[in-house]
Amino acid sequence: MALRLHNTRTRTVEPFRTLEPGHARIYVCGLTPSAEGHLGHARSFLFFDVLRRYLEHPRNGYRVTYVKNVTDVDDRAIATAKAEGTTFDRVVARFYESFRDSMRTLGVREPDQEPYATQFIPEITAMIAELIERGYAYVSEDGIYYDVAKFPRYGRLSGKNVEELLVGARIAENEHKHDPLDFALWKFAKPDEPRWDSPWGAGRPGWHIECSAMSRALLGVPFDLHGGGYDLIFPHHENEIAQSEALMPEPPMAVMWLHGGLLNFEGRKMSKSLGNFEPLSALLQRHDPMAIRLLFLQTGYQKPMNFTEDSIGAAKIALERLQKAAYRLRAAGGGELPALDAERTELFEALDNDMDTSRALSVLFKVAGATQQFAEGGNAAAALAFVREGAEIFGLGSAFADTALDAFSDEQRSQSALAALDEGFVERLRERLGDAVHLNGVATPEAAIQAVIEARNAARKAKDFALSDRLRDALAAVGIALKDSKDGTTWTAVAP
RNA sequence: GGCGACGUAGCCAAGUGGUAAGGCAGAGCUCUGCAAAAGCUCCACCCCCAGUUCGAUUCUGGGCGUCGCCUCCA
Repeated sequence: MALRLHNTRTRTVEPFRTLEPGHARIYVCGLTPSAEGHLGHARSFLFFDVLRRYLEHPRNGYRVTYVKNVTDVDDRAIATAKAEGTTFDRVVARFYESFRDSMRTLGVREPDQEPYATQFIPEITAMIAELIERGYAYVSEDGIYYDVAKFPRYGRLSGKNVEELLVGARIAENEHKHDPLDFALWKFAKPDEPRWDSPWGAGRPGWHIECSAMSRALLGVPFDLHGGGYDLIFPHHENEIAQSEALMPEPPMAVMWLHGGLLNFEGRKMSKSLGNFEPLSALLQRHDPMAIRLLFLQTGYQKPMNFTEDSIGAAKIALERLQKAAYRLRAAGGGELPALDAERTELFEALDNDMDTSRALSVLFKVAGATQQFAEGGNAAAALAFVREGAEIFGLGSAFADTALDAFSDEQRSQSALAALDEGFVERLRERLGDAVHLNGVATPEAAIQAVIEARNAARKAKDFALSDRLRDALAAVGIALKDSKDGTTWTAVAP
């Protein structure tokens, strides 16, 4: 069995095949960076990143050409620029730079091609010319429109029918359109708007045509897979199909259409007016990006999912458990075989089944839960290799690199957390201790902690457990946790 | 009004016509003077009703409920 995916176009789960053997050509609708990126964008791109990694994994062995566009001019960017007294491209550059940073932080690999709409004006105008020539588009007073009535299959992707759309009556009236469903291919520039030349007058491209033109230019049509968020099915992808397939002797433009479920935030659709909108860049300062990845992968990619502070907290703990298990496996070492064939099969079969990342992830947790058996059986190294292989597909590789695992050794944890202890540490500890222990002449936090530990061990020896516990509590209050073992007492600094 | 998704343990969530993965939380145990940390173990009959079936959480129909899209949107 090989990879099967849910195809929006046919509404069924089908085997993934490529038109060109061994080469997967993928186009994913990217961002319109005229405002802050948010976690919903991240969910979508994170999923396609994992899909791409799995396609490239030896299990599937595809060479992937991954194109993700940037809509670098739109009405909102122009409006924002006007309000800020700057230009649209500066607005776009600012938001997009920030978004790219976030993607890097999340470990999302860069696309092979990242076309900007404004860099494909010739391709766009050429395509519009073809549409006009074949009677699918008309020039109007304020722009060029696609004549939806000329494309009988309009609405098939989204399962809408044209009559009902008209009854909905929520479509903006526009006297320059023949029909309310018609959409702009080209908008003529008003006096102070950005403009590019075209045979029909200076202006800018509509949103939908850029994807049709750029996918055709960079991948050629038909190609294998077109992706995007659920909210793009209508009208954006419907319109892309109308544009691209009107010019194709043999549709479809893309064999498979994949749509990622949307993300809610604390139970509601994210929006500024509901007060539950947080820019992605800000959110990434509060949460471990790898925990976010793990959290997303625990829900089916197609389903709407709800992001809450609780859920990300749980994911962070779960990630650390996996990391600790990997750390222990590494420490145990030894053994290369067997290579966990059963687990590998389970992992791959889960992914093959329409990218069931949740179930695939559960295999990693099961291996993590059996570290002791692996260690005793002498094949901890094989188990670690398996965990790392899985993590790489999920894009979690960096969390399981040696340097990341080092952080789980007690010494490292202490050292890094100790660095976070501020100047007043010894003073605060002194305050907590009161008369129990006097830290005379003690300068460094390490020495102070050591002195308290020695005092406590003396108390324990004398069976003065009241004092012993009091000293431990004092350390705990300033963020130092103790661990007693046969070999003595060690300490770790923990977040207060 | 139209289209669509979803409703599984306290929370998140996967999944199958034959009695339900995984994560968080919780409980017990091991260890410990007591703890902490770590490990081990335990924890659901799947919204309601009717039907199909030897058998349904999984299929069909109806109901109730939640959410999304139909306007820019990943």
